Amino acid sequence: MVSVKLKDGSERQFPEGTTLLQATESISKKLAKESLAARFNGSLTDLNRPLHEDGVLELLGFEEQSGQDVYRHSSSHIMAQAVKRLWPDTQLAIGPAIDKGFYYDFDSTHTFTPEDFAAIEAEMNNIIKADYPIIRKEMPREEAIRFFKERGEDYKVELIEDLPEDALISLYQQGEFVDLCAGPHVPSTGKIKAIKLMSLAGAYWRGSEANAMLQRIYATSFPKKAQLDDYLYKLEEAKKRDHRKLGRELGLFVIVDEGPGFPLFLPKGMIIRNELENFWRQEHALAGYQEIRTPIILSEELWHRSGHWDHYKENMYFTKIDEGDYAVKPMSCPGGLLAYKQSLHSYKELPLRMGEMGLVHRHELSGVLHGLMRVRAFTQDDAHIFMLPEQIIDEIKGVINLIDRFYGLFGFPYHVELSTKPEKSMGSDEVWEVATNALEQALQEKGMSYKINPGDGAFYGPKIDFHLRDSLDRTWQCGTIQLDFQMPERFDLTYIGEDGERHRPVMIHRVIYGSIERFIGIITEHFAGAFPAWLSPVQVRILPITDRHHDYAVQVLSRLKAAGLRAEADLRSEKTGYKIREGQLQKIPYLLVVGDKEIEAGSVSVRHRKDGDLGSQGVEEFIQAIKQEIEEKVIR
RNA sequence: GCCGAUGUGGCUCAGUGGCAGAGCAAUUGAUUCGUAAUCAAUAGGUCGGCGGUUCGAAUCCGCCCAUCGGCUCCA
Repeated sequence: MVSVKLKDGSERQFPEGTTLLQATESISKKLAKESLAARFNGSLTDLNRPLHEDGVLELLGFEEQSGQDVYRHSSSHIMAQAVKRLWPDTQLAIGPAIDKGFYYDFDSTHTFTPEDFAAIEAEMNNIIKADYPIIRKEMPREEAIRFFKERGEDYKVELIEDLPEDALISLYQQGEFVDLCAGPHVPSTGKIKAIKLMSLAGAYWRGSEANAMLQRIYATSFPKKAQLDDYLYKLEEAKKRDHRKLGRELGLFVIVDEGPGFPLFLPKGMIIRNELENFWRQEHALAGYQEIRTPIILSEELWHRSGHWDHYKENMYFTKIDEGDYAVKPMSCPGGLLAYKQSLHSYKELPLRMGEMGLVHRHELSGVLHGLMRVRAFTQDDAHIFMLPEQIIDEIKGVINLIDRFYGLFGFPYHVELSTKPEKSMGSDEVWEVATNALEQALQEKGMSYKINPGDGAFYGPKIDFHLRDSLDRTWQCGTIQLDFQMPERFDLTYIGEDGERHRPVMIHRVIYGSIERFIGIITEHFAGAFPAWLSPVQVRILPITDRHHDYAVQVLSRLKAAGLRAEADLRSEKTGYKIREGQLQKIPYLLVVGDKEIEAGSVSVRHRKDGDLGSQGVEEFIQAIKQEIEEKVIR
């Protein structure tokens, strides 16, 4: 007999060889039905595993992340089995669970199309209905290689060959289908209920451009049909918030065929942009920054000096002026360094914080362009801080505070990643270590938790990246703080120290919005186009009920404008319901309905886009309320 | 850049070899209306571009461009 201790503290005896599933069934049929896998003595395992030793058992359902991963991973095997049945010459690559589903990469002479989805799903449902037990098998490395060679699964052979010499290889079998897999898996194919194939994509074998392009099928699965439907509904909702769609509908910005990757901002989009920049300038002045502007085109020689030529050339645009070679800037730092060098600096001036709304151009691969999120020309809210080595930690902490203030204002939660020295970089390992440690120390002193991204730093220094999470739970990299010992060296920056000698300053590159364009894309989706009043292109629209109310509407309008509000009046002879509908669709924060009653009382009838009809208010009363909402940058 | 899909009026889309369509938007007229769509009329497209097949191409073929979903890369 073996003894199994459960999570609730109870302990039970089972005959040796009883599987975890059988054991669970004897405890509770319901629990057994809901369990997908288990953690036994701390390690993930199949429910089909027989008991040979005492231990602590934790059952994993779909609610647990690891249970969900197992569920999706088993789903991917079912999809692979279905594909193999339909197109037997298909070779299997890998098929992991991902965030909201799973995928499988195939190499097949058949080119998959969305029309194949129904057939694959039908075959998957056959496999599910057959309820094949999913059986784990183990074999030595050599035998496993032979096994997959015989079956013509070259990718699997390559995977095994990369495993250690003495590795014990595990395989999982369901019906006629066998796959190399570490597991664990659900006990049988019948556990999987609601499946849906989502999309097709090309994907390089092992993620490298040098390798073959495989065909990837993305899919998802849930234990209940209702959960799948809910997921699909949310996806539809997310599509409605797509900034590309909202940008066009609300007249904010557009990307035309004539300018791929070069967004065009319309008047209403410019209002949002200008408000963001105004706020930025105000906050940066408070935080002790000065502002500069450096040229978009600078001599090619400068880019040799900065290291961009060696490390960033493929992303740059070049041009010729008269006989000289010039480059369009992909970053603002070299210009910032030139600005620093225009005068002699004393240690007393440092830290010197110089901000720049820098328009940069980068040649991005055509396939990566995506609305405002990924463009070829964008404005970085850049700043370069020149400082003494002993000021590093405080300056980094200052930037972190500033970033926190900005993101908090929009209601964005965020997480932080620390990126270390990449392969293609300048400077010695020692300098990189000093810089990386400084960033780490600042984060620790701020008590911030962070993830480390090895090899992801800029070519001149390590960085802290701020990834913000939007209302749809997606994350976007925006802010970054980069510590740089290289550029000051390359540009021979100096300051005069207390000792009267020249010394080398240290430099921080940092952005908060990241790129104004991307940030506008993110907030458009985050607010679903319903921007807080301070950012709304139109803050108030007045809706007179009939033509005889026009005079009053125009009077109210001029009072709103005099109060500095962005207001307009809808003087078309349409029904009130129609005007309201249009105002709502334009996501205008406040609609003011005015008719006989309002003229009589000298009031406006206030309708908020989210809260609906708020009843009647005096004009002055309304003006004060909305001005306060704007001033405090309330999200409503 | 690579894989796949898509491209028809301002927007959303129908039209699979035989006279380019609908709804919304726009314009004009009527309507004077109280919290999410009043009615009618009018106008608007060399069907992404170039070439080919055909008596005839939005439709079939080729190349190019752009977009979408991914991969790789990134603010």
